[in-house]
Amino acid sequence: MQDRIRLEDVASLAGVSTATVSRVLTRPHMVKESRRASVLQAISILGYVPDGSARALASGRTYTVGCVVPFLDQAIFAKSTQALQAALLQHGYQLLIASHEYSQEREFEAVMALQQRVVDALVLVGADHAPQTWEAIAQWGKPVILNWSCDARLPSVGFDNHAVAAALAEHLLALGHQRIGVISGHTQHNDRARARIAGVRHAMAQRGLTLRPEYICEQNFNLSGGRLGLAQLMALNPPPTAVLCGNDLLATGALFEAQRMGIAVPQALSICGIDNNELSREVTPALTTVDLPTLELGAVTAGQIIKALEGTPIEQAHLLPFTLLVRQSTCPPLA
Amino acid sequence: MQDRIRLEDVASLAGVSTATVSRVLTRPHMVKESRRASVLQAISILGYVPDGSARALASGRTYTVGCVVPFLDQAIFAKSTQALQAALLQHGYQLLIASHEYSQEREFEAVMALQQRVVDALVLVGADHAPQTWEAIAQWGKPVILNWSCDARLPSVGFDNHAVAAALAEHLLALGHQRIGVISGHTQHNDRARARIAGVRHAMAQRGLTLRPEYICEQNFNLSGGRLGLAQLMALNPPPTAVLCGNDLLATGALFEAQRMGIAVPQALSICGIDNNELSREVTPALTTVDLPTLELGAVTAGQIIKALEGTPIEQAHLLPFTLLVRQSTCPPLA
DNA sequence: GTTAAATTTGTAAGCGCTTGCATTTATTTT
DNA sequence: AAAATAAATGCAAGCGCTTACAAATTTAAC
Repeated sequence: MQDRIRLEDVASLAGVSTATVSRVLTRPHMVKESRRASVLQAISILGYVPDGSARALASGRTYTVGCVVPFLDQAIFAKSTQALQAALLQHGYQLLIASHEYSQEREFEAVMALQQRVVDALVLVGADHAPQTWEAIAQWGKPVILNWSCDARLPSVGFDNHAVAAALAEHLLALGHQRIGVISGHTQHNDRARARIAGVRHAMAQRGLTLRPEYICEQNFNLSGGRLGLAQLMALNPPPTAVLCGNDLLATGALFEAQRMGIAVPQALSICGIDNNELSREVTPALTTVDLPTLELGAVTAGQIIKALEGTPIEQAHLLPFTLLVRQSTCPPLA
Repeated sequence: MQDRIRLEDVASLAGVSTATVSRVLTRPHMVKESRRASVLQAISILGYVPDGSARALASGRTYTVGCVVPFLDQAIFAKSTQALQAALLQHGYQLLIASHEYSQEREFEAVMALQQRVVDALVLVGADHAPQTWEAIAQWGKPVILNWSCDARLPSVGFDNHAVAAALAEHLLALGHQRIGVISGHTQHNDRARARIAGVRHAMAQRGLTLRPEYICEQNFNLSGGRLGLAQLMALNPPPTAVLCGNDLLATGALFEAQRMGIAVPQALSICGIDNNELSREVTPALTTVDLPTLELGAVTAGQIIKALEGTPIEQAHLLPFTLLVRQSTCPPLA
């Protein structure tokens, strides 16, 4: 390929200084209309594309935001991440994504890699991070925002996972269920999952009930996990009359397994999930779940980041609302 | 925060020149053991983190690969992207992801944004791109690899989508089906979807059958699209005896709708998909589908990129194998 | 013990852009 | 119309790192 076209080439073609061309690119209002036009023309004639690293080095800004999620291949993160990226794009920011597959060590590496690549800000999922990650963040000096959970240590945008699960449990309790089983994702390094279990426990305690350890089952976050979890819970004696799942994927897996086992849902067993993903709406019976405004999560997070980068103070914690959706998979227990 | 620690600070603490420190970081074998140790020690004492943009500007390398996918919130891309990123990470590369939601204009913008941010290479999905995108790629001078499809214009790693669909159609034809309906994703800007339809048409033509336009139904790539597609096809007179779907999500949606309509699958209607995602295995009846080694797609793509960046010549097209998985959702048509 | 060859190091010139400051040009004010 | 003010532009010094090339050191060869 021929030599890359630089700012200087544009400047000489347009008959101005490099400073002017640079201003046209970054602060167009500072340049007189007529000159701006000729610079723009020169840019388009030459097909000039600015060099990001040179810009970043000179300005200290990269217009790139880093995001570290546990798993990309999990609808729920894919969706909020997509929303985040779309919203950032509107403000001229790109999103740099890394996933760590629920390993704190990999998360630390990802955070370091992103910091090295000079992102302007960082978004992390949840509040569970390795000590060295917290340290790296603290020393960094650029905005870091937590997602999905809210935590006092950093500005966050998320849900009250405790309340979400409690609301769902309350729904089951109000229907008359006493023995509630929980299928959760792995709680290690996952404060959301822990908060949800705590929420269920709390709601039950309010009614003088106890969530026994054997009624809690940790599984992988997929359909198969839901199946295994259900099989395990139904083997208990007595089995639960309702199963509350950590998300809709687990709930759907549980539903499939119940159907395979010949258990009538909801008559013989109530099942509910959290997330309101498309699947929960489309299966039969449609699953009772909690709608979490995932798209809004991404959009609000993007907004907070932009604010922080502009120096506007941002609120410490932004809690997003949630809505209990009672559908056909829950009903009162058999007498 | 205090001033950022620079290479120079490390150099003076270690009592060497900046060049030596730089070499320790990039080509450690060029530095004598004893010095390397003291430099490393200085780095760790100061907590030095190199500045990515400065490195990129000076060296012309960013160790970042860009990837533009149609949609993140679609399990299939999430999975291959995750694999791509994991494989690249092992070689010290980060993945920068952008999605365009099936808009060629947004794709162009994403490509430009990534080129500006100086990625070392680019991965695009499919072979359908705007003319300006092709032009931007051609002028760019760095490796660009196509994913999912194979195309003569650029090195690619992908599947023979035509053959995949033809194999599936052949399976249905061998069972005795004559009226096959197709539920496809939107074919505009999606060469994979077009190739799959063409594959079905080809397989049918081999047997002297014709795929009539009204038996092809384009829908969004989700469960709801599958539902709508099935409803539309079953309203035809005569309705198809088998429905081939562009992916497993559509097929699952179609299955749900058939069940809602009281159509027995597979006795009264065969349904099959493509992808072999988890859902297709877990629904009842399990869906006949084609397994596409998605993880391998990501891993092989990563390998090709690394090779290209190292200057090793790479093959023009790398076709990945696929496997027909006959499960319970297909059987011979009713007499 | 020299001298030649190989290995390590240091020097310093950029990489392509942004931006504080000085200078020029346009606009207002008196 | 001159002076005062505001707006637009150019100059040039970096931003923090890499890497030719030259210089210094070590090792090998005779």
